[in-house]
Amino acid sequence: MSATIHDVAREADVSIKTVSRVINGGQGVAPVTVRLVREAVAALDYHPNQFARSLRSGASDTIGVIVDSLADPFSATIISVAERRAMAEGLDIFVASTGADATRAASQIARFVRRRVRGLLVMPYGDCVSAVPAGTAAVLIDRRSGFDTFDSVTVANEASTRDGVGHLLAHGHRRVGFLGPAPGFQTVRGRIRGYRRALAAAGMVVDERLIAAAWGAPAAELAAGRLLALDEPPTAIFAATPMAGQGAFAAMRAAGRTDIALLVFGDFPMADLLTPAITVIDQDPAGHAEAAMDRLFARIAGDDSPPLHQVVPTRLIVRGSAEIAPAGRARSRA
Amino acid sequence: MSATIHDVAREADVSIKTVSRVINGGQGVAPVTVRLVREAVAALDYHPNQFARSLRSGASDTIGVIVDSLADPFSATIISVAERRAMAEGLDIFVASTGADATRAASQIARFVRRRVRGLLVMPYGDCVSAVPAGTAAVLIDRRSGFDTFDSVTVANEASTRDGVGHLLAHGHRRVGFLGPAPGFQTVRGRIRGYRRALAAAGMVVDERLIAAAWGAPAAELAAGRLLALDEPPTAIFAATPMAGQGAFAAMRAAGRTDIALLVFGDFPMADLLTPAITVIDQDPAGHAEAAMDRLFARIAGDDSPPLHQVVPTRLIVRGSAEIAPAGRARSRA
DNA sequence: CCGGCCATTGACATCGTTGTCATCGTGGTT
DNA sequence: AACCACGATGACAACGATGTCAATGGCCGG
Repeated sequence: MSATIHDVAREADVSIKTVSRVINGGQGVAPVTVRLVREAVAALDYHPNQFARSLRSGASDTIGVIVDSLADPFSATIISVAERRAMAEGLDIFVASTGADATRAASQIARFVRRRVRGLLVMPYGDCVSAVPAGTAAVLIDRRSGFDTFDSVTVANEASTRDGVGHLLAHGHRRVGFLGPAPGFQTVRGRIRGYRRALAAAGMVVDERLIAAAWGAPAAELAAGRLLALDEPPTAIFAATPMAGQGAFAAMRAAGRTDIALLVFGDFPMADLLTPAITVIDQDPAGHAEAAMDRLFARIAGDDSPPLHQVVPTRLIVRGSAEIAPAGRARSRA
Repeated sequence: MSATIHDVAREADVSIKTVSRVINGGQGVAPVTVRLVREAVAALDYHPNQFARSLRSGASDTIGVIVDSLADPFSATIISVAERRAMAEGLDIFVASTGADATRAASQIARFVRRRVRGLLVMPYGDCVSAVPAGTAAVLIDRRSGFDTFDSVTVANEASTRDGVGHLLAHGHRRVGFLGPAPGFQTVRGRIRGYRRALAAAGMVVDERLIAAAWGAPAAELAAGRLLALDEPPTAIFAATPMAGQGAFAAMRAAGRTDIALLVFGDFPMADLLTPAITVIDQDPAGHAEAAMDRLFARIAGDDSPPLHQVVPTRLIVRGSAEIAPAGRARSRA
């Protein structure tokens, strides 16, 4: 099929070892020989067999990226950045998704480890991170899942949410709903804490009926609908994820309610084109990925300093939906 | 590091060849021996070294997916489906993006071929497909780029667009703008042809000023703005891609025009939540990917029938934006 | 003129696996 | 009783690369 090092050696009339030397930098080879070998390589369009190399060296020219879902815009952005960065280093990338399944997440990690990837970029689900052997370069992204042994790049979920909910309170809202996935996700737990803290800071009591959990846009829409149907419905909704935000928006639209404020954690395509345009807390996924790849390449290069936990700043993007004042006067709580 | 076949052989007190036989189906091995080996495999958590296997066999347990952009929702859906299908077969997937660069596309393909992927799922750009050696399993998706030698899964761009523009005409529009990427993309050329055919079928002359080319949402917005600023502006816009649709929508919004109809080729997230909700021609990306993976696995399994060119049906999803009637009476053309 | 050093090069083993072929023992056949 | 067929197993080479170590030859210093 394709040319091997033996073919090149024959063509250049040298030994395979000399060819090997030239390919790997050409140290200790006479300039003339180097040129001969280079010409033979070009003439035969020789490319070293990666399998043989990897078998010998125990490493491969790949990195693995593991995310919740390959179809999610946040993950897609991360993969896109990872690919660009990896290509610049001559690495190819494997991708895998975990779904909401810690066992599957762990087995995806294990498979990539067996493939001897140079490094792993992982959006961890559950305790799958324990499947990463110590010594393997890995960076956690978006979530840490309680693991301190690997570098991580996350956002300040609690503080960002506290500030976001504070933003709603500052516009006069006193009944703020919280809509998000079930608190199985570490990020969601942080966001709920932030929500509670914002209310507490304003001297308010949390009404547990205003906290709704639902995964996926259709479920979120139903859950949001139930919030709106409460006796004392919220005048503003904090959506913990874009998916929840989409559900909340759809529910408000379906109920014909244009008077409810909405703030979404995580920017999403089209958010600026909706009516009203959606105010969001931007997580800067590309920034996440860049920072994570920086760390990953550093680890691959041998950096063995203690794990670094980077927190990338969020940014409130004011577009209108969260700046709607509560209808009428604020009601008092029961 | 991890256990090898030698370790298993020692543990089970048999030769490595016997272990190999058991791993690969266990034909011609005494049942007792099979059990012994299986136990040793389990005890040592042995997994065959893929590099050694691939070196020996010249094939790997991977498939490659190559798309324009990893961040695009259409591509992301395809990758997501490909991963699910590949995982079911025990294959891992490499991803790569081409950008709008035929050379890069070709080199991505060449890299994956050198990695001996079992098969390739390619959204081709330019004539990169010629980088696929004959005999390599490959399926083209979304575009054929003029290649008949590989299976393909596409939509009927010309007919779908013709019908879509016909839909606008049926609502009384006589000046319909066409906004899309430059006709470098084969799909775009087909869509322009469909546009022209729809107008011709209605006995209308094509006004070339109504055809605008722009790549990316910001450029599309500018181009759409120019369309709206014409002396005789269009009363409806056909956007050849979601990105163009987004630009057109933004331009209409910016110009305060709620009287212009909009039809977009390709469904996109949030389309149903915009005001008005956007009528689209759905390409069914998941259906594309499923059909393409069916073909790919068939080819991998050895199917060597002539190339199959599948056309997945599109579906007009009526949501409102394309059903806006032209303001006032139709003007006559100059 | 000889010994030794250095630059250059090559022979060979090795990574972990599978294909080829040989070997071994057993039971049935003549 | 000798032979053969066959099921089960193992020794060994090969896949294509790189690390180890030795060999070669020229040049310099003594």
